[in-house]
Amino acid sequence: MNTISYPNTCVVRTPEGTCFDLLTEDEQKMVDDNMVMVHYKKGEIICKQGSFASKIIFLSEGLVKVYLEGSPKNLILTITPKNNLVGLPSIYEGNNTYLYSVSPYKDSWAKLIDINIFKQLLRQNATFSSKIIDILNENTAQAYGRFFCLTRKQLHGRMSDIMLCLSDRIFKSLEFELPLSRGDLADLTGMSTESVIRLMKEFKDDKLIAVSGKNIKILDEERMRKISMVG
Amino acid sequence: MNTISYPNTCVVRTPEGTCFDLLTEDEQKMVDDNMVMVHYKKGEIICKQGSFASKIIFLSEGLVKVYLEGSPKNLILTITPKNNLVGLPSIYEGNNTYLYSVSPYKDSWAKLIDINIFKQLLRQNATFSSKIIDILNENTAQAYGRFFCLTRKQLHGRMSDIMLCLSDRIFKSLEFELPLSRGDLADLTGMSTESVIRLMKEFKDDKLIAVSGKNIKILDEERMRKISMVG
DNA sequence: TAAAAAACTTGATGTAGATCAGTTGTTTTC
DNA sequence: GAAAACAACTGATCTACATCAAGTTTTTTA
Repeated sequence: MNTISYPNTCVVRTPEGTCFDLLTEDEQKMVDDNMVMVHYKKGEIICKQGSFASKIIFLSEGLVKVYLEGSPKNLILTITPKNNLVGLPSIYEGNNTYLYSVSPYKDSWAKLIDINIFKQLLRQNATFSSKIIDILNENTAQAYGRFFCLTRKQLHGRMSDIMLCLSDRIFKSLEFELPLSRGDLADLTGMSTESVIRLMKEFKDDKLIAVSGKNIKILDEERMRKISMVG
Repeated sequence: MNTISYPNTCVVRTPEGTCFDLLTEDEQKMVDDNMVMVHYKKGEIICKQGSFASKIIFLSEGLVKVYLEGSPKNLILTITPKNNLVGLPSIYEGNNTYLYSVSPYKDSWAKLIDINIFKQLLRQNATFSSKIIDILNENTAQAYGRFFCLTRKQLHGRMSDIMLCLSDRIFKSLEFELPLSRGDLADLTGMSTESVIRLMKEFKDDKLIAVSGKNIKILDEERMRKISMVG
């Protein structure tokens, strides 16, 4: 790499949560009147890539993956925890289908908000839409960082990235129980499942992490960050 | 690939141009009073990744590349023609540096608009910010498409993509004079310069394109699109 | 709780595409 | 207008990964 600092390589959406607070009481009521709260179980589909997008999704509870479908392998764009909006790009005029599919890793609750109501709020409340712009920009910054990593770093760097990202931003702990399969990790890092497994074993042998099944503990964070840096 | 239709793989920003028309007269005056029009020559730097972002860039005339710096190779995020905004992600609160560098391919004119004025307009004019949201969403859709291509397609597919994209969206003709070097094409497709050259030769031998120096003509568009599809 | 289906793991093999080390053109530069 | 610097090109070599083809273990199902 070089001396320039790159945007974080993370794939996790940070909670913003508060965007609806910026609405007036009337507007909040309008949202409430035009949304449904839906429960999803692990593995179900919250929204399907290519299907008609009539709702904006606000994840109130749970953890989901946002991914592009491909055969044979998907590409996971982000892992999104609760209190985040999903599906914003579909409000783009001229595109009325979901760009990606969304599926939960665990029991999740989503508010499905009518997309036209949402658009109307954007048009009438500038503080609200200004906040949404912030969110979109954060998304973009993240996407670019990941872009760089997936096209420029090799396997070791990408694996470190994802471990650190999950630890830092989802679990907020060096030790965690991974809800993703090895295959998901592969879809997230753009490598094959076999490579994920081999790398995890290598990291384990090198005392970088401790692995037992779904449980992962980062043992040497500093070395991990170094690997992430050098790619 | 599969049956799902992916967002266009293109790297080119389409002209929107009209976003400032949505401002009131007073607001337009505010923009005019707080911007400078600057001329850039080929190869100069309009904005530098990592530097403090105090301006939003509106490209009035010209053609620029937007890229992440890396050593030894950059990654070109988009090729942006005139009448487009550049640098929007830097208005994200909590990030005040440019995420990427911007440099023109030919003589270009840019309006540099004070970022705080721009933010203020977003906060006070919802029609305007709603339009900006549209633009950001189009960007995101494009980034995701490219994401997929760069991580899933191999060299032939990526090369077809870029040829078709330049033809469709920049030059609007099957024949064009390429302002980008082979190295730029490499930064755009995430391959080595040598591979770009070899592929272009292969395409030429296969009568897919005619190349002489900077001049390129797409001879067999249909086959080209097929290659782009199958990756 | 037996069987089927996923998910995980391992080693052997293959290859797409990078890297290297040149040569030949083509712009800049002074 | 000679020299330097850069862009385009070519062939030989190398390697980081994917792919394939087993296995094993865990989870789901009925």
